[in-house]
Amino acid sequence: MTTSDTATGDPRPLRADAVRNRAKIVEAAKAAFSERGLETQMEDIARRAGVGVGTLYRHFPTKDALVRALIVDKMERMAEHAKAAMKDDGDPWEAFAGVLRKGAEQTVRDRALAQVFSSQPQEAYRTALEDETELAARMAWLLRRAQDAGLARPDADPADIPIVMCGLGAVIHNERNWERYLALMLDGFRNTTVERLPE
Amino acid sequence: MTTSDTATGDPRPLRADAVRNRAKIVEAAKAAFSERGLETQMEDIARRAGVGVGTLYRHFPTKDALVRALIVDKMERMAEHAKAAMKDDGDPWEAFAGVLRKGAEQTVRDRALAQVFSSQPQEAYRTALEDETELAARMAWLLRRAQDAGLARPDADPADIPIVMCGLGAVIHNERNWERYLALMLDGFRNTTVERLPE
DNA sequence: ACTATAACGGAACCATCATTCCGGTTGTCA
DNA sequence: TGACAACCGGAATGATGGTTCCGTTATAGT
Repeated sequence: MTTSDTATGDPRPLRADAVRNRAKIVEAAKAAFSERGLETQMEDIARRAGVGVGTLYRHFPTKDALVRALIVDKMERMAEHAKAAMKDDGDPWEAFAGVLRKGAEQTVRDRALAQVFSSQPQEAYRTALEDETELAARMAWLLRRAQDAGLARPDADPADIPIVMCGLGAVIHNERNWERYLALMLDGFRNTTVERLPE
Repeated sequence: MTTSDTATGDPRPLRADAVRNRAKIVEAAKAAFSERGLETQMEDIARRAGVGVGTLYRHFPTKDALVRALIVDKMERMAEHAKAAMKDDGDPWEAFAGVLRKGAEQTVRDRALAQVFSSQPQEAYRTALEDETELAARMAWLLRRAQDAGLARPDADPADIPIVMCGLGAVIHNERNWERYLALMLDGFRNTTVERLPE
């Protein structure tokens, strides 16, 4: 969450109380959205932050802008996990799978994130998000490394990853079974070129 | 879609025009919901059916009731596929996977169904739906048979199936990649007890 | 044909939210 | 310490969409 969410160059520095309030708002929004999801109302957030809606709106021109800011934040954290995994010299498969698991864990704790992953709005976010963070590129790299090591199925495609996350988002808010989902999905990603049966 | 959606015993038979209108409504609702999803407005449906909203509401007391009726319908169709698959003596794995694929195909063509599968409301529907149709029981049977034949992973659980469908619902309305999703997921379901690597 | 009644249509109603407005505060700078 | 812009709060506004109401119309039975 960098300073210029509003994307103003920064003609004048923010006034002290404004800074304070902005922090409270972001804090409250994070909590509210992750607990109650995207349907959280602006007024709830304002109340929770101890400010008026007006104030909320001065800091974020629109609900969508607020959501977006928070989501980008989360995505950046994931992107960092991915970066770390790239430096990890251990099992390439585990490096790849580990990032997905981390992402999943983060998603369970944040209903809004889950919703964004799984529903329409995503469309809107995707380009913006994946362009900003290098998440997609890094995941692709991790996947390829696992493939080169013969651990991931050769025909797996970086484009499959958003699919997995999308499904994950849906699964999460209905069941506690996301671990199950991930397990199945990851097995699907593994290298299974070893023939098993006459078919 | 049986006669008594409104669940009245049936004190008096429905009047001729009422029957006609009900049919038009169901028809319109099916089309509208599958094209535009759950956010379709009641008035759209009414217009499409060539009746007034009032009429719509006399037949279905609530939007939710209407949706539910249509969804149950779809579920019943799936349950029939499952039943057919049970009688099929071919490859047990294909029988199981085939039903999932059929379900997926049906879901791609119906946005509302996809939404129900993937979002919160499902909670509300699930019990009602799966109790009415025997879908769940049948899928469980198909899965077990595939397991007994050594074709599905031994630790797969009937409870995993709703998870798959849930993820599917989410994936579908964002990508054309549902086939990819299913492929990965199904591979996850396969028997992979053959060790591949020293681990 | 005629009436009692079931069914219609669609305007009006109401609840829910995001967003806007503006009179009142507060921080900052001289 | 005073003045002025930057900020604040929260009531009011507007849009959306499900649901209800009621005067009108079609159907079934005589």
